[in-house]
Amino acid sequence: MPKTPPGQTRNRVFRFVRDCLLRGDSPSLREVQRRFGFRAVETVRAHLTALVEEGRLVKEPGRARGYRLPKRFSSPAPDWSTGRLQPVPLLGEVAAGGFEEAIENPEGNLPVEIPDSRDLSDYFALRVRGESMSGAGILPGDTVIVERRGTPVSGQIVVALLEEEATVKRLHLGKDGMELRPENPDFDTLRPPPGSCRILGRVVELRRQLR
Amino acid sequence: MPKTPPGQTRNRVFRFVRDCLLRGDSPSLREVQRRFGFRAVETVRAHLTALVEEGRLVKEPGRARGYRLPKRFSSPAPDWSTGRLQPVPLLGEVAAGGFEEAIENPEGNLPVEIPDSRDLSDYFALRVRGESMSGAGILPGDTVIVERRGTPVSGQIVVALLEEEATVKRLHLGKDGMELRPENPDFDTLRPPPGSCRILGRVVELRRQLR
DNA sequence: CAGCATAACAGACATTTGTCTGGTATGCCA
DNA sequence: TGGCATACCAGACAAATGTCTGTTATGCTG
Repeated sequence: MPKTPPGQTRNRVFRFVRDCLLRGDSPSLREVQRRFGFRAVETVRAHLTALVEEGRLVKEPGRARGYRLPKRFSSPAPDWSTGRLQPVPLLGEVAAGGFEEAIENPEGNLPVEIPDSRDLSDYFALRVRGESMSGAGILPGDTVIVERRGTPVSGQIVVALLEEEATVKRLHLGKDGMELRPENPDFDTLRPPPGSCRILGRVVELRRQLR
Repeated sequence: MPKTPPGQTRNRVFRFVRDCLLRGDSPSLREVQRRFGFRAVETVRAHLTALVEEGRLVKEPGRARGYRLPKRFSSPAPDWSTGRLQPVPLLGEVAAGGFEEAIENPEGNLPVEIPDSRDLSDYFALRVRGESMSGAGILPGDTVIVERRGTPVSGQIVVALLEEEATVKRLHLGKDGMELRPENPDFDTLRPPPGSCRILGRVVELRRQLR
């Protein structure tokens, strides 16, 4: 019965459970027990209930493997809208060939957090081609996550479908109609005639891999 | 005993379980049962074992709440390195105040895919402050995901700790020592004297919210 | 010292959860 | 018509997991 200084084992238990939970894998009492070589399950339970009382853990009662991290742990950031993590289909570059078909055959899925109020089918992702938005920090090869819903608002960065080709531009709605403005002086503003252009959605997130 | 067309219920069950798992919360058979109003647990088990056989789910045997998503699910795209989805701690901006303490008290966590060969503790995230890297498409407010491991390589974008302050710059190693080059003509290259600067890691991913 | 809190053990017990075996109904197809 | 597969139900059972009650030891403190 080796007795350790107060709080020391408790901390080690906490770190272990926390790491499990961050891996998305709630441990059972007996798993923790084995890990630390305790000879009684109750020892673990005492530690965990203590950790819950201290507010360092949260428990869903009446449920196997019910220990969780308190909310502040899993909420990504203050301004990040808390939502569900959902697999958003990545459609590739969607050049000529059809947008609708691409929806059916995505290249893969991206784990993206979307608000609770929205539906997964409102989102898709595209890879950016071309330099036309580099002034806005959107570079070729980046992936943009697009939300379909809502009326297009002037000033937003949108994905527009022009002659079976998807492009990322900043939308401007004026009295002369719609303008799609690049953010790069080497490119020209597009003024598509009414009916020839469809706004697929607005860009809500950008991701870039630098590996 | 309402019989549904083949595969239809199966798909609905799959989507439900998948969404649970993406939320990091493996459901029990009886939870799925209640959700769909089945009157037998076995019905659920039949569906789930079928889904495992189809390769759409994976199961850890001899374990409560042991259903998981197969790896490929979280691999977004061909060139995206296949890896686990892990909650990487977001440390905020890490200005003066200490880097080590920030590790212990993250602002939140970001779901990020990291290679199987790496450890979660090798990664952290930071919010970018300042315009010094805007030429590389890294803007203020962006979040960079940083990998600690490995020797710094010339030409990579890194996070450096200079006088208790973290900065993102492009690293250049020459015969005159280390240079930290901004990617914006308005800023000057830094040449920190040896010992006064620590490279925390290299930027492997960038995320930006535009909501 | 007595009193008290903490750390740990021991084992019984209850609940949750997964597994099994067998049955009913429906549609498809040779 | 008779298999045969699929969808589903029913209930028993076993394994995993959480809960409880009681005990021993250690250190601190008045």
